[in-house]
Amino acid sequence: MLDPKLIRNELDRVAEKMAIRNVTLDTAKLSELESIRKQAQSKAESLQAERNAASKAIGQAKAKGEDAQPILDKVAALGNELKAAEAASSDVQAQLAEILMGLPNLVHDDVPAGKDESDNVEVRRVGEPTSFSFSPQDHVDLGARGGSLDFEQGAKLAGSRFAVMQGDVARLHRALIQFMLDTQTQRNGYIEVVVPFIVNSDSLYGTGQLPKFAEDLFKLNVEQEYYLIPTSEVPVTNLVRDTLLEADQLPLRYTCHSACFRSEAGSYGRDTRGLIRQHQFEKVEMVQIVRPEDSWQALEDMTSHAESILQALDIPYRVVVLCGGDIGFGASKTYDIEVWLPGQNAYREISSCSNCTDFQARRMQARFKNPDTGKNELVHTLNGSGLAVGRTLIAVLENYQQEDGSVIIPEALHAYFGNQRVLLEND
RNA sequence: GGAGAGUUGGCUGAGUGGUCGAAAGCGCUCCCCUGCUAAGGGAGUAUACGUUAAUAGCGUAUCGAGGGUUCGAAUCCCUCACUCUCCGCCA
Repeated sequence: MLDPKLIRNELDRVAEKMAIRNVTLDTAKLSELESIRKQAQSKAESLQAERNAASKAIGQAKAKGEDAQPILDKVAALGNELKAAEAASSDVQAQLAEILMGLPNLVHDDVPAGKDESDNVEVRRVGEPTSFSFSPQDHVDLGARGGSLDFEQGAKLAGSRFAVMQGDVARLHRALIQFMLDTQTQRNGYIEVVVPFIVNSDSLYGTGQLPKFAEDLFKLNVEQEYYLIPTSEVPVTNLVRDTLLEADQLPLRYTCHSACFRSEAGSYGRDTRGLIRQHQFEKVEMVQIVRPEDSWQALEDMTSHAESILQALDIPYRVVVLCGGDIGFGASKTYDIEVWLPGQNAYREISSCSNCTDFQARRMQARFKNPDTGKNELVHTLNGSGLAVGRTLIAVLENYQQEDGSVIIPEALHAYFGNQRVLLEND
């Protein structure tokens, strides 16, 4: 959520920033609502003040044994007017809150304008696309060996966009999770957490998935309002919801392995082949809670932490900064890391690292005591994938494949495979 | 799932219709005193929102959440959430 004061005082600047996201702000309607709000709230509050004063006077009169009836008569007349004023005030405030909750974060000055992912700007490229002396297969064909990666079984058990892994592929999947968690905790300074994969709606409002993106979520059909998490960003970031942190607790760096569940409504026909886009996938997430002045450096650091996984695995990738049309709702600036997939002959997203500034913190009321100002201030929150496990598995299979369809195990993963050095050796 | 007890400020905890945004203690901050030191004395110490140049005043709201009764609710009523104890079930 944006600072309501920003809407009041710098409406034009907010509108300019929204334009970079291709979001049109109805400034005329907003300023009209705002002036109604001001008037309605003042009126309701002054009537409340009047009632409170009268009530106090009644109490005092009764305590002294005086007749309180004249004041009672007077305050009775206030009743309906007060009720109406309160209703009007809360009505207009609800309208403003609804608009505000639907507005995305302000983008950073670095964010380029653009309409979709084709306008994202490449920042750097690490490694060269893997070259092969033969025609490389994609992960679906590679994984078909021995039913190691089985989409028919997934469809039988659940439906489309589900998969079953077994044998070497299942083990590679597990090894990648271990490797990522070990790297983030031992090398990059994150604390590992295990959190619920089901959350309530408060948590989803906190990180911004609700109210706007309900259709992307799996909602449980039970009495309580429960949702499957679309990413562990939701539970992990919400660890600091409604919390007042001490300055010396910051920065907090969490990493978390979880399953992620996405309905993928609106993605019909996209990435229907293979493991790229599934209803359920696993991810190792990074979340940082930092002081506001540190968040931009933290974004650079976190992006490099995600990159460190691909560097260790020695898989080529590039980093892009997302344009206004592609950046997520809560983010002020986002770097996507795109990994080279020989099977698609393209770079594909494997991580997304975002600085959400105070956008989520305001929704969550996540604050810290700033010793410099003596005030309680909103923290900044960041999140990034470190990395998406399924897509990393695709990248390993496709980049490390050999002509006979087997796959060499990257050196960084040897510790998780005993003496084994090759996957999918036997047809 | 059954029965019972709870949810108050950074913490402990009092408060069952009216000067209660809330006693007391602890903690913390500042000041004072003191060569006997896990000492003493004093003052201060919730948050959000509105108004405002203001972190000055003033106002509003908040005692788990939401609703109700009342001129007035931490206190009474209803619904919900969560915590604890015992029983049952269970990975």
